Amino acid sequence: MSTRLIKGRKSVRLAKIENQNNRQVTFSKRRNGVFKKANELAVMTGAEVGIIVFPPGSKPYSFGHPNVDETIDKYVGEERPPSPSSPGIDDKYVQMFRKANSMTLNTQLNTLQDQLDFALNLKSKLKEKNKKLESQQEWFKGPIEKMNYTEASMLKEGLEDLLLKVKNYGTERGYGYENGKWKAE
Amino acid sequence: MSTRLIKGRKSVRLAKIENQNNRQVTFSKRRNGVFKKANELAVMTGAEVGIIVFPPGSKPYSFGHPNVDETIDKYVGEERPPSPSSPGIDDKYVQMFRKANSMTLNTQLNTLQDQLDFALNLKSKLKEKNKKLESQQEWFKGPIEKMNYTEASMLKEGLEDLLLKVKNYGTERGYGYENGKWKAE
DNA sequence: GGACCTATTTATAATTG
DNA sequence: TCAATTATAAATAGGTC
Repeated sequence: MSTRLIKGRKSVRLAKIENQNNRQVTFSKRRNGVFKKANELAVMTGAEVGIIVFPPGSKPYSFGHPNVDETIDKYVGEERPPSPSSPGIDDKYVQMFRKANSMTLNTQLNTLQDQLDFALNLKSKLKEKNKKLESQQEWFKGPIEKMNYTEASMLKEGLEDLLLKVKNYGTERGYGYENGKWKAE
Repeated sequence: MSTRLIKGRKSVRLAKIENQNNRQVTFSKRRNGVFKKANELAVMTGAEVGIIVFPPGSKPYSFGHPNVDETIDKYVGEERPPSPSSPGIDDKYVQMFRKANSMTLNTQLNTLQDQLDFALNLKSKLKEKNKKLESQQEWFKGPIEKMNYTEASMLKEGLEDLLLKVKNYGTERGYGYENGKWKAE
């Protein structure tokens, strides 16, 4: 702490980071940065935001706002084809996928399929979690009470960070609550 | 210019912006900010990123990296069920949607459906555009040549901004090239 | 491997043209 | 309604522990 060395950030050129370790660190930092920005965008403007990030050769991370039902109805249009819609929807997507599969941009579509796949799985998991607990308040009250050292920094920014973590709760390799602390990966 | 008034930014509280105009302005700025950050994340770390943003009561904006086929294969796993996969895929998604439709978190799922719907449409449109032109180089060479005042600021950041715009090309209400200039909405 | 620390670079809220 | 400006708040690269 006596010998003050160069810290501070350097300007960054938009190019792939070669050093594997730096790349990994940057990925974590910036992924969180993007999610935080997205959260702010959603909260401040009332927009709905979904993000999926696939790190090379690994399970995806995701972010979504809202994860809480309430705010959705405003713009989703609560007037939906009441109940006969179910079969129609199936056909619609079957056809779209069929058409998609016949196209030349296969890799791109494979990717899309992976993303849809993941998104659907995410929602499934979320639903399971929600079903297990009586209410949403209950749902993340548990983890909050167990928080130790994180508590301080959590309150520092308000619920901002917490919400970010809660929203990543369903993610495969995302945030999780383990051994008394929140872990990012 | 004589009376210097307070410009600079103020600190921001994480809350919905009440003033409609400010909210709209902030939405545009921050949406671009999030997309730019996402683009940097993707380029610098080699990750694949997809974002969908639904402004209240309007068509979605999206961002995706890569939109160009090449870089995908690395992590999508080029080993896919060669061709008999088509029907299997259909069934898979049909079942997932069927199951999804029977759950209680209906609004949330409706939203998801909207997002998937949009994502699929996006890809379809992209494919159409690509088919019309011989190559991708050709594809965005046109718009580039027509650029007027934007040219300068575009080159200022390198191709960064351009790529951002190109990636939003398929978006419903996203960027578009009209009357000699790029418009954001 | 993660939390924390700083020097800087970036993003952006407010305001002007 | 937008692009440009500017003052500041935030994000973050590189380092430490």
